Amino acid sequence: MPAITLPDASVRLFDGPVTGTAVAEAIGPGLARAALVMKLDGKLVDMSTVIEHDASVAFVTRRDDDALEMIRHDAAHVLAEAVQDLFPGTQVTIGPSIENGFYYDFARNDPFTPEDFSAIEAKMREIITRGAKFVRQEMSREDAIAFFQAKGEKYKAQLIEDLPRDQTISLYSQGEWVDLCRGPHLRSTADVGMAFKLMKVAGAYWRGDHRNAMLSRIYGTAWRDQKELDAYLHQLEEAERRDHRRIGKDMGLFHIQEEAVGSVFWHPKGWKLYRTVEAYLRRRLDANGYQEVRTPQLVDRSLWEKSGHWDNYRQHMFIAQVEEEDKFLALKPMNCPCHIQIFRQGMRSYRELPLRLAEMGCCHRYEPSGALHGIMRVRQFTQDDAHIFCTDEQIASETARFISLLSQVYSDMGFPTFRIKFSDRPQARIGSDADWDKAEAALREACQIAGVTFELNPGEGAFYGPKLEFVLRDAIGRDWQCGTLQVDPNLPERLDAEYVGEDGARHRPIMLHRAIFGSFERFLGILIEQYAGRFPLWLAPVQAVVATIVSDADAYAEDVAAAFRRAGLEVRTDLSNQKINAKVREHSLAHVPVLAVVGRNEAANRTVALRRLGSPAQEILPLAEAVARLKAEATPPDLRESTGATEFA
RNA sequence: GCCGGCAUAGCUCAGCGGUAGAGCAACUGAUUCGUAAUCAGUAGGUCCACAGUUCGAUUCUGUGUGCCGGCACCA
Repeated sequence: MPAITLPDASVRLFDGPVTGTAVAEAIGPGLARAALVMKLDGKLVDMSTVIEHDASVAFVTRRDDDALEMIRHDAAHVLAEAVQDLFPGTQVTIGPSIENGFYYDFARNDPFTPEDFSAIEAKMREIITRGAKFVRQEMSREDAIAFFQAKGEKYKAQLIEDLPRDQTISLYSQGEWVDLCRGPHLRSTADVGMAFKLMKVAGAYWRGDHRNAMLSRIYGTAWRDQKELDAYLHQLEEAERRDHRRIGKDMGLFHIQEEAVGSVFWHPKGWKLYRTVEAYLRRRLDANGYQEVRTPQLVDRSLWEKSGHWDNYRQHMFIAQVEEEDKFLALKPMNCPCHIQIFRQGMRSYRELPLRLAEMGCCHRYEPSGALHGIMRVRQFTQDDAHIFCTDEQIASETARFISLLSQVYSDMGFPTFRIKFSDRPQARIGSDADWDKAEAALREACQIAGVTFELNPGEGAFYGPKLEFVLRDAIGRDWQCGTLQVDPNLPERLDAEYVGEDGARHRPIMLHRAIFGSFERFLGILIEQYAGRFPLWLAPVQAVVATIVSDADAYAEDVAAAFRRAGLEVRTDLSNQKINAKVREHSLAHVPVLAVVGRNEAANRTVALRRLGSPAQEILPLAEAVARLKAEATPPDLRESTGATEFA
């Protein structure tokens, strides 16, 4: 006699066990039509699930987010059926829903190509139109393995074998086609709807392990209705326009060419942007108790052997040799060992701690060819690196202080929000559990002091210590780790860094590796996408263009430009023989934030007509006032603060 | 590195087994014009590289390189 509590707190009684479908029907035919799946005591289950006991039930309709995820999951099943129907002999593996869509990994000798999509999509529509009900069936482990073995589905059989012993094995059929699946599912394939599209093919390793076979993955997107699908596709097109590679080319910021794969040629405008960002960061670091250093680019292999990098990362290092000498030098892949060399010069006292050594360190790493991506992942990059040498007790306060600095910098750069991942102890690690406890607790405490929350990234820490990763998202929704903070008791040990404590004895410092941007290249790539090239005035590589309407105003335009320049603005003149409409268009497309238009009127009155990027409005100001206003507006955020509010003691 | 796709003018792209075209940009000339494209003309190419098939390859095949999308990797 189940009593069913509905979301509005009303209770309905049933004579005996009842399915979700029957409950929905009892409530009303409208709900029965709309209910795709139900939440039984908070857990999503099929509508056909039989409710035996008192429970709370909520029905999920197409409007709910849960439904969207199910639509995608079911779309993956439909895709798999379509593929197996069209390409006999293809084995299925896994096919989950993901952000914005779904994918399915297939095992097949000939990988799929985008040319296969139209046939597959047509078959999917057929399956959806047919609308076969999803039917759940549970099987014993042995039966399920035998079932899939008999079908030649080796991957599925292996999946079941690797499931925990006590796990219920469930299969879902949609008409003739059956898949191993935990469920739940919509009522039938018809509920998937037609708002889906296959997007791309990709190789993917079985179980994400590069030693395994490569499968052929098909990605799709699926939505509640056509309108949502269209909106998503439109959004993708928009995102493409924000791509830093596109904008970098259009705005003439940088390029990369075959002779220097993975290394950036910064053009004047791009380098101006770089320098603006670098100067800003340097001021922030100076104000936060960092001391900047500079260390060698080429360092003898012996140091890398001592640090342990030679053994672990040798194949990712660029090695240099000269004929006269029988030695190997490595282009530094990181700055840490060099900073320790500076720490080791002379005798250090606990009084000097925490010692914060910063370097805009140019590093080289031989990244796998497939990892390279525009300027986001390159082989030569400059880290905004720093190492804080401190005591155990200082880890938490130094970390909190760092998070505060990083938050300020991200906010100034136009990223009010970012994600933090906390990577704790991995399986393979060094150091005692007590040390790990201490380091992890310090990071947690620091997050609490800084008032930030994090997602746990279990087991993903470095082998020597836990870390925080600060993640920003690019235009296409890809996440990139930018900032980082790692607790490292290991390298100081290996490279023999020590200080004299209050007790007069020698101690090992803890080393905090930390970066805010991670690499300038990556951060600038994300920055370009964040603003889609339309930078705020203080960051814009060309801040203003003075454009003339008639050539009579040429001399005055030069005066205006000179005045802007004196105020520290990066300005160009456009005296070309073109209509003002064309000039407006040209400089708008070039994302110049301020257009100062001068014609006969302005020349006669010593005024300028300012036009801001993206707005048709114009403001006519006396030259001196325009200069003062733009100068104030172009002031970097850290120089606007009236006092050193963010400085620490 | 692995799977798939792509590589033609500065850019975006057509095209074809008989050695190439458009738009924009560039350059020249005319136009002096009030807020997102003034008009006309000119010039611009080892069709990524190498090998093979062919009477003939930018086009077909193979290899290499680079790029793009994923996967793996990211000290």
